[in-house]
Amino acid sequence: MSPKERHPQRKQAATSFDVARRAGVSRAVVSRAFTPGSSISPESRKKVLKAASELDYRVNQMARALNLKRSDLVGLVVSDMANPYRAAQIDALAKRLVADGYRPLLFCVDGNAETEQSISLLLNYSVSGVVVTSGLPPEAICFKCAERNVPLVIIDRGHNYPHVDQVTSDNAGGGHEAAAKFIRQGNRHLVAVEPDLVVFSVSARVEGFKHAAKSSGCELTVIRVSDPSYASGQQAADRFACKAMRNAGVFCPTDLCALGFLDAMRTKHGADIPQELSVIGYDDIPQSSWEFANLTTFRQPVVEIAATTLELLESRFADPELEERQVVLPVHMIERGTTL
Amino acid sequence: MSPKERHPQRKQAATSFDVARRAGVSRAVVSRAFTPGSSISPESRKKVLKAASELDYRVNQMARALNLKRSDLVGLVVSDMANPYRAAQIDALAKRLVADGYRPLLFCVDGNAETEQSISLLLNYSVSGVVVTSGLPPEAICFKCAERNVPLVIIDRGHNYPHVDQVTSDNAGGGHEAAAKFIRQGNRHLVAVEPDLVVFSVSARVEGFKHAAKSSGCELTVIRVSDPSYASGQQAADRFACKAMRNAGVFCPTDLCALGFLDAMRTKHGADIPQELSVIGYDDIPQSSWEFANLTTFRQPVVEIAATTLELLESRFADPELEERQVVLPVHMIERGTTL
DNA sequence: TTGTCTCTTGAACACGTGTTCACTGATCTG
DNA sequence: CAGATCAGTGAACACGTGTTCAAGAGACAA
Repeated sequence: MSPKERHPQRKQAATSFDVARRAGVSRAVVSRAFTPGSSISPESRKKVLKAASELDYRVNQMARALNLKRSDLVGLVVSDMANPYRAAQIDALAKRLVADGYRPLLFCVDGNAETEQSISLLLNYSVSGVVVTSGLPPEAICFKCAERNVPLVIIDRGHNYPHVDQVTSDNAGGGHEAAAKFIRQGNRHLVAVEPDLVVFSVSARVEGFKHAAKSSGCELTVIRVSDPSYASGQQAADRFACKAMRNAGVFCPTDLCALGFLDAMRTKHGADIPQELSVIGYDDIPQSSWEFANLTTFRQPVVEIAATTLELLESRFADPELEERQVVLPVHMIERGTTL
Repeated sequence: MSPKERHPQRKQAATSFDVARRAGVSRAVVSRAFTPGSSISPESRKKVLKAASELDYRVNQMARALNLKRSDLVGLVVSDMANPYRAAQIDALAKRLVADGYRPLLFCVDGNAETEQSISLLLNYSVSGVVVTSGLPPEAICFKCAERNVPLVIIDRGHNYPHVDQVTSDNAGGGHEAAAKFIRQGNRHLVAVEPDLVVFSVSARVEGFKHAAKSSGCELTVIRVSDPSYASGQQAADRFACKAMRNAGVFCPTDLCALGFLDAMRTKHGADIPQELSVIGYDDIPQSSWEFANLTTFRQPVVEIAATTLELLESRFADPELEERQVVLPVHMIERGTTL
C-alpha cells in the first residue's frame, strides 16, 4: 500500500454551495433537488445530482435539523437487554425506524431514574420522537415531551399519561388462553408463578390467568417469586416440588422464567413433562424452541409492535393534540412439547 | 386531570439568548458557563446556571454540532442481535458510550452491503466515530471515514485497513487453551466444529484449537457445518453420533453452537456428558450457565472490550494519523459441567 | 402587441451555538 | 505612581441548511 493511500488527504466535506457552483446554479436549487415535492426543473435536478455525486456530497443533517427544528433522530430507551425477547424487540424497532427514514438513538438503562435522565438528554437532540421499552418514565418528563411536541410511545406498560401512546401485546388475553388450554387438556390444578416486581405487562398476564382460572372454578395456586427471571423460575420449581402436586398446569409469565422452572423441574427434580405437569410461557424467545425446552408459549408480535409504534409516532407528530391511544396486539399460542 | 394539564402549552425551547437576557449577561457568557475550562467568573457562572435552570434551558446539540463540525453521536453498527453475546456487547458498549458523554446511533444490519450503507448514512451526522461489530465493511467506506477524520473501530474482525483500529478477544488463545484442557483431562480424540461461513473471530478460534491439537500429536477430527448457530450445533451432533467416537473432546467456536451440540447429544442421542465426551464453547452467554447446559466455556470480556473501544476512538480522534492498532484481550475459561 | 398566468430561480433570512478578538478594569511589579 | 499583566466580557462571525419572497422567463388568450 502506497504512502499516499495510507495517509488519505483530509477533505473538507462538500457543501451545497460547492455543488451549486459546480452545477452552475444557486444553492437554493441544490436544496430543492434533495427536497421531494419542491419546484425544480428536470434538467436542473439532473445537473445537481450529477455534481453532487461527483463531489460525494451529503446533506449535513445537523444543519438541516437546526434549520427545521427537528432531526431524524428517535430516542430508544431500553432496559434488560439480557432478555432475548428485548433484543428481538430492539432489532425489529431499529430496523423499522431506519426503513422509515429515522435513526435510533439508543439508551440502555437500568431503572426509572436512568430512564428519566435519558429522556431528558434526548430532548437536547431535537428528536422526532421517543420510544420507551424500559421502566415507566415519571409523569414530569412525559409532560416535558408533550410541551416540546415530542411524541412519546411506551411499549408494554400500562399507566395512562396524557399525550403518551402505548403499545402492548394482549397480555391478559394470553394469560386467559393459557388457563383455557390447561383446563381443556384436563389439568386439575392451575398454578401461576407471580413475580413481586411490578411490571405492567407481566402482571397483566398473571392477572388474566388467575381471573380465567377462578371464573372456571379450578383450583388455583400462586407461587410468588421476586422477578420474572430464569433464576426465579428455578426457585419456583423448588417451591412447586415441595407441594407434590399432580396433574398441574403451570403458567410462567415470561419464557425466561418458564425455562428456569422447566429446567429445574427436569434436571433437578426429575419431573416428567408434560406427563406429570404442563408448562406454558410467554414471549417465544429463540431458546424456547431449543430441544431441551420445547416450550409451549405465546409469540410476541415484535414486527407488528414496531410497525404500530411508528404509526403512533407519525400520527402524533402530524397532530400533537390527539387523545392518547392504547393499541393491544393479539398473541398466538405456539404449542410445543410442554403441553399435551 | 384538568383540561389545562391535558393540553400543555407548547413552549418554544429556551435559547442561550433567553438565558443571557435573564441573567443580565451576554450570550457568550452563557456559552462559557456550559463549556468546561473557559474563562468565566464564579458569580457570572452562578447567575447563568440559575437563569438556565429556571428556564429549563438545554443546549441545542444540533446547533452545537453544526458549529463544532462534530457531534456527540457515535455510530454503532451491529448484526445478529439474536445472539445473546451480541446483546451483551451492545449493552456494554451503549452504556460505556453514554457514560463517556457520547450517544450511540444504532444500526441493526444483515450483511456487508447494509453495513456499508449504514456507515455511509452515519457520515451525514457528523459522528465522532463509528463502531462496527457486524460484517466486515468494504475498504472504500473505511477510506471515506479516514478522509473525514471519523475514527473507525472494528470489533472481532481481522482484516487490516489503514487507520482502522481493532479489538478482539484472544480467539486463537482460547482455542489453544480448549485443546490443552482436553489433552490434560485425557481425551483421546479432539474434535473441532468448523463453520463454512467465514467470520474472523470464529475462524481464529478453530484455527487456534486445530493448531494446538496438531502440535500435540493428538488425533483431530473436523466436523464442518454451515455457520456457528444453535441449529448447526445440532447438525454437528448428528454427524458426530454417526462416528461412535469414545472419549472425545469437542470444541464449538460459539456457545450457541455448543448448546445446540450439547442439547442434541443429550436429548436426541442420549449421550452422557462429560463421562463419554467433553464439550467446550466460547462466549459465556447467560444460557450456558443454565442447568440443562452447564457448559464449560470462555468468558468474553465485554466490559473491557467496550472500554478499549472507547480508548481507541478517543486516541484516534486526538491524532488521526496514528498507525492502526489491534488490541487483543485475554479470555478466561469458565469450567462447568461439560468437562471433567 | 398586451396582459395574465404558471413555472422556475436566486438573494436573503433564520435556525442556536462556540470561538475569536479587541477592549475594559483590576491587580501586580518596579 | 506609572507601566505591565491578566482575567473577564461582549460584539461579530461562521457553521450548512430549508424556505420565503420578489423577480424573471415563457406560454397562452384576448
